Amino acid sequence: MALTTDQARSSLTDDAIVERIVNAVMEQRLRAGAKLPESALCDAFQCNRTQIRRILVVLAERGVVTLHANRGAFVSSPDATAAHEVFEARRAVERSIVLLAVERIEEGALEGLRANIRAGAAAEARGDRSQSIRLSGEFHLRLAEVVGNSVLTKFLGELVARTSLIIGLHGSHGARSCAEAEHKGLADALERRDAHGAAEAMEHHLRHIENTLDIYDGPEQSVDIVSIFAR
Amino acid sequence: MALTTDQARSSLTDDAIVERIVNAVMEQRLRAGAKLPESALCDAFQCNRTQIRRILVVLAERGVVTLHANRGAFVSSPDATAAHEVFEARRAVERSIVLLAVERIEEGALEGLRANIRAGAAAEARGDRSQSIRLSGEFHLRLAEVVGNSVLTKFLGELVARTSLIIGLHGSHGARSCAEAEHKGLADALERRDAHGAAEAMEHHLRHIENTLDIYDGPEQSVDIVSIFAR
DNA sequence: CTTGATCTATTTGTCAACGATAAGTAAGAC
DNA sequence: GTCTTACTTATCGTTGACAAATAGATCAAG
Repeated sequence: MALTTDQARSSLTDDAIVERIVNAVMEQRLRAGAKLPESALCDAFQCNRTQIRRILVVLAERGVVTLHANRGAFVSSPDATAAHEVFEARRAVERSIVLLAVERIEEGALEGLRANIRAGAAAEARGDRSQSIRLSGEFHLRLAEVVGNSVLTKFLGELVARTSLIIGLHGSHGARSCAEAEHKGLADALERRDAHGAAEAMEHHLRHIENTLDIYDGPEQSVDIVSIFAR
Repeated sequence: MALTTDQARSSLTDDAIVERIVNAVMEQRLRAGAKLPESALCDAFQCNRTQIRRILVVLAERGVVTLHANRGAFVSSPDATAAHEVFEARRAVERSIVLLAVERIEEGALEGLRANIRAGAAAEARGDRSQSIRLSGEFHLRLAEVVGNSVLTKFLGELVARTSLIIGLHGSHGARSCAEAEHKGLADALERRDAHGAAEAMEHHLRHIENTLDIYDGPEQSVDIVSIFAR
């Protein structure tokens, strides 16, 4: 299990560990359903259980992990309903972010977005899937930063992480290759300060991602026996 | 075997305690800046520090509480910038919620909203400030429930709590009396399934609230936690 | 071979004690 | 009178031990 990276990390803060775990989820090194034993996390981050347990509570609050009483923490495994809710919420939040970003974006940020697109295309070209995924998420988070609203940025951070999780669970590989083209269209609309165009581009981009997913409820979902035989 | 109050309290779940603290914040029984000592909370809810510390992490994650290392937990005291960010985020989220609700609302939910408005007007009429505040927040949460998206509902829950906090910190009392009229206009637009009208009504409502605020930074206060939660 | 029960071991959840930090208080110097 | 400094106290943060619960293994029976 790819929890460990190669640094000596004596005193990582809570935030730093949360970020690392979220990154691992977003890059799909940690997949939906993976168990996160406290002891393994303690080993991975060289810290004690108190800190890890606190971090797991934070991750659960963000919907990235799910806690089962007396069984421990697992990377969340959203069913079809939850997946659609996350995408719907993300469309809602990102639409607002784009509309605000159109008014506030400046040249430096725009160039940052374009650099991200180039890096994403390069990663895609050399088949570096995990980098490609990471950069794709980073594009949206950069855009959120443009708005300068920490609350919206926090919401989007949660949504991007959960979306990555869903893509990893239900995604087909082909869809990803379109991201850079659509990001480019978005950046162009932002440069023109075309609010309607940018909002539509975002909407289309997110619906496109969702539509390429094959969302079904996995085999290990617990079935409601009672409802099956209630008739 | 009759459960005593203490026994009943000792079995409160994390969520229940979180909800009670959030309610206390929303009803402004707990004001911005109030210190929340662990021992006082342990007394109030008859539980131990382990549980309370876990709950404080959740509340901090929701922005309702701020943790200062080695000093403890305080009800968040958002400055002007943070307050503006919360309102901006709330406008963004609520606009999306209204647009979805226009399409999905049904008669029962609409009647629930109208009942809330009546109850709010009654509370306002008899000068029951804390009920009035609670019902006003409940209106928006009911509306979110209509959409049936747990992610959006969670976001709005956080935003409503933080907004109440800000109103309690910076608010003038006069503004509140307009809420019922504006809620009624919103309900009417929803009934007509008038997407544009409902969105505009929500936007106006939220901007109206924000504009009546007079933002300044106040001092921390100490309060009697046990009496706030005694019931 | 499958089903069911029992036992063992691992992991989580809780608790109480200890150490660390910061706020509050009192004493002394200017 | 006030400012500084040292001390005291209260609260937070961490640790380690213990209790509780679950999952897995072993074994017996149909």
